[in-house]
Amino acid sequence: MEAKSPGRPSLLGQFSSQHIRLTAQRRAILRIIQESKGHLDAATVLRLARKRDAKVDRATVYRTLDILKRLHLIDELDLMHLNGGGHFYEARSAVDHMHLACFQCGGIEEYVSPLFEKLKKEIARQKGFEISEARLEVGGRCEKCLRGEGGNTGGQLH
Amino acid sequence: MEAKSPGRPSLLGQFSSQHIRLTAQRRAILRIIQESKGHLDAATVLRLARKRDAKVDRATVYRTLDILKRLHLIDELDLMHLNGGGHFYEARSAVDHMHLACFQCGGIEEYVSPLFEKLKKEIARQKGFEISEARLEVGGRCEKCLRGEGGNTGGQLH
DNA sequence: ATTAATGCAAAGGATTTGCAATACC
DNA sequence: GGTATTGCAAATCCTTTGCATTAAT
Repeated sequence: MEAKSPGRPSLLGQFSSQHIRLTAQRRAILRIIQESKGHLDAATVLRLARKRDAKVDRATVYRTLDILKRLHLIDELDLMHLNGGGHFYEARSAVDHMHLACFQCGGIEEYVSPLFEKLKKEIARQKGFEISEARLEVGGRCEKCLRGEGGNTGGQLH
Repeated sequence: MEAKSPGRPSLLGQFSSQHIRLTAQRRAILRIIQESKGHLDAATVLRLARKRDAKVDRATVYRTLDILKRLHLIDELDLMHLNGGGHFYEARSAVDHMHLACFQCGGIEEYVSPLFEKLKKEIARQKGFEISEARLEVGGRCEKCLRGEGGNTGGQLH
């Protein structure tokens, strides 16, 4: 799933081309993030990376996530604090997408719209602000839950 | 500053009308949040509330913030993690505003646009999603910092 | 060989919790 | 008076850090 899209090279490629040492642990972590559909928290990255390479430490996961953040290769999300204060990570894609968090079933949906791009441009122009990241998160109830078909996998905080 | 706007009654009013017990501690906390310009973290709420009522505990602050969140009277922000994983709180206002966080000087600007409302409506319609909260946070560099006049009060993470 | 990255274990910060004492309605 | 709320202190969760060891280029 999305192995190597042009313009958005693989995370591993980015590391080597930027002269960042590629260790077995980093390789494992990068692949987990790259192959996942997104929304992984640090603990999950750790757990999955350990399946690949038994010797990965929590600290290494955080340190690697830090590098990825600095290089703008991943985004750090909060998903409307659906699961408390923890953070979630996902590889950056070519187009920014928004996240819709359902407070009833805990599901996360993604949404893309040209309006979002337009809004970002408006902000940049109106405020003279140079945008390097933009995050739009929405909370509420998803279509399924509104129809009464909502499973309950998560929150129910609202 | 913004004592009691119509349609957005005072936090204290909301509490009593909803039969939530009004203690001296809660009164202090609510007033701090109401009177502030926003973006307070829990520690700051605690510190300021103690100036009003010497006997406020950290736990009470968190418990009160929790009630306010549940009643949708405040929003919980992350401000692009400018100061780590902590959260910030502000009273809900009549119109949703976005937050622009400057990674260089640490400043926070607010922005309002009809496009934001339009985008929310589009999401709701397209996805059949019932939106109860929406948060748009932007990170980058503010106009002052771009012009080289940027003080440095904060981050510099990017 | 040189320099950076790792694991470990301990520290740190933010938030939550159990429970007896206290204050509200 | 009955019940909800508080303070306190300990617990929990997430993340970071120091340092000796190990691995990458």
